[in-house]
Amino acid sequence: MPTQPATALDHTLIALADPTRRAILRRLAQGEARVTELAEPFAISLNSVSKHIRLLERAELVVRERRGREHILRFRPEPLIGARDWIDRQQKFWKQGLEALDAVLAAETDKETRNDRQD
Amino acid sequence: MPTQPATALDHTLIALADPTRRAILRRLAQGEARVTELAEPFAISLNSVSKHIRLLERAELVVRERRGREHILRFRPEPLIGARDWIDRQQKFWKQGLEALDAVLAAETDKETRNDRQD
DNA sequence: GCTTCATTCACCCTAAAGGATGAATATCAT
DNA sequence: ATGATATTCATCCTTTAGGGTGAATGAAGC
Repeated sequence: MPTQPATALDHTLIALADPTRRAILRRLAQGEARVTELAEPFAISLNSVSKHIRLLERAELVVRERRGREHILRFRPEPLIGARDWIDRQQKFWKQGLEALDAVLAAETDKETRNDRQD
Repeated sequence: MPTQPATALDHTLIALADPTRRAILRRLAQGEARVTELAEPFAISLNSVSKHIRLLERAELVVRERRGREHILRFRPEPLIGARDWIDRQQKFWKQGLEALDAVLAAETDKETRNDRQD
């Protein structure tokens, strides 16, 4: 049992956390492709690629259009925004944390300075 | 057997792909903390948190300093840069792909236009 | 010394990822 | 109708993630 249900951000980051899937996305960023075309560069089975695509679909990084017997995959960039935003916020929080720490250290120094004056 | 050995980027994205670990990082962005402090907000066992921290260390998103019997964890933002860069590059590639597609469509339209003129 | 506290180690369990293969399905071509 | 092509479905296997518990380690405190 998962403690919390998986969110869209979870699905996005899970999807990005595999090199095969990232390679598939890079390929799709340059234009739509069929499953077989996507599988071609990899040493793994077509079936494994099919599963990778399913995870990319779950993350909505890829959409599928059935055109007769072939499935056309297209890249969708939207989920990347959420991932990028999380990273940016994290970095921002960290810088704020540093500033807060600096403020504390400055206050300490100031107090010491004042103490020095009182001595 | 993994087809390819895991890279730093793999480790980073794997580490980010869990909500508990992201919460730990958010906490650490505001300042260092001990394992027990990090575990406190979560309903899971101290042991599970300890394992999450190990994955964060593997990704070098966190460093540990043993201070007597307690372990002080600190956030390290560097690996986030690699993750952000991947996302940015992906988005850039996609926009370039769109421009290339536009160019093709423009050429098509141009050809049709010229054909129209010839008609 | 002994006890308490902080953390990990050694297991165990379950679910999911990542891979494989072989059969099924659906479409296209003849 | 037959055969080839594109893709998934149904299994199976192995590894890892994510959770748990209880024991072991190591440092503090008394």
